[in-house]
Amino acid sequence: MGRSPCCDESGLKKGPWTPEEDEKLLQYIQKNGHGSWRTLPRLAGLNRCGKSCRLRWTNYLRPDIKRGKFSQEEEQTILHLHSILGNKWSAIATHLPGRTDNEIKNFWNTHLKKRLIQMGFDPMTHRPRTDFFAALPQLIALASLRDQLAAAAAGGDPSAAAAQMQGASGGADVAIQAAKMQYLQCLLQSATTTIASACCGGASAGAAISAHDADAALAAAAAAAACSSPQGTSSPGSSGPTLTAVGHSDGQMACTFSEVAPVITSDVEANLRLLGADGFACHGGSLPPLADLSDVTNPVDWCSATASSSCGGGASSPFPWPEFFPDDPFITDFL
DNA sequence: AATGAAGGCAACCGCAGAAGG
DNA sequence: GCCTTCTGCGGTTGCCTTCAT
Repeated sequence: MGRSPCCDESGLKKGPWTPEEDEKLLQYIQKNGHGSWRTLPRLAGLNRCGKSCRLRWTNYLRPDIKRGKFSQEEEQTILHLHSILGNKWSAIATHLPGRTDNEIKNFWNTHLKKRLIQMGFDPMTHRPRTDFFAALPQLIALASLRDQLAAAAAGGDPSAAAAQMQGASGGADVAIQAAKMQYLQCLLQSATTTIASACCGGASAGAAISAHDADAALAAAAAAAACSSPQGTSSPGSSGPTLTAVGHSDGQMACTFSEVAPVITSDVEANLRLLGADGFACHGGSLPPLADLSDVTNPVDWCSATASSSCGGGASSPFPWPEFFPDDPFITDFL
């Protein structure tokens, strides 16, 4: 493969660009266009390689570059596109006007990737991590929740104690209990099935662990419910991340999240279709419905409602970690 | 105020594929 | 069809800034 010597050439400047160099490059391209990048530096009077010039232009000097913080919408778009396209930064960048692939890549590596990991998702697959060490946070959260419920049960009315745990009014205790049960069920099922079929447990456990308290566990339960809820909007006062289902080419689902209501514009959706992403083909060419939290007070069977996609419903084994919790009445009670 | 750690970002490196001779 | 050149892309590095102690 013939690779141009480019930057290997001696005597060419490397490192940060000076304002003078920027000005020369800008002036030249505005006047002549970039043409051949290889010859550009010489013609523009720059002691740089063409590659360096191209990079500087595309990532910094281009007039249509949008700078500054990524908006929630952009963030959500990146998450969605990454869940479909993977590390195809240039492809993702084409759907974010004014953003460069480099900028998106940096934003992913410094922000979004970390957040996904924190929430218990594999940043590459956008699905819950189910290997043992990755599942440790889930196990710890589970144990913590078990202890709290056991303590509450020992002290009297479990539902009242549960309500106390998260500071909810008495009217919410049924929903809280249901959310817990649903959370546990999703958690366990997600670990049972293959990575491809899981959705809600990882994110929920990650959220719980990050906060180290019962409130977070409840938030996690709500998040789990949100992940698999068939419809609705965010529950009043819920401050946790909103999880969003994303179709995959294998017909399975993964979750993305946002701090606010998920925003996928019709433009983005249309562009996704243009991409011919397999994940959308399997959903009849449209985005799957966005998840929400609306019905926490009406605990339907969230997992089974989306059994084929979000929680790996229909899992052959009802119990994912028999070696860890043999005969634990707390676990069996929930299954 | 000083110092070390962590985060953020611009830039570089090397590979792969397209284009042209 | 093969070889060379060029461009584009993704991964990685290193510097600068901000934050915590």
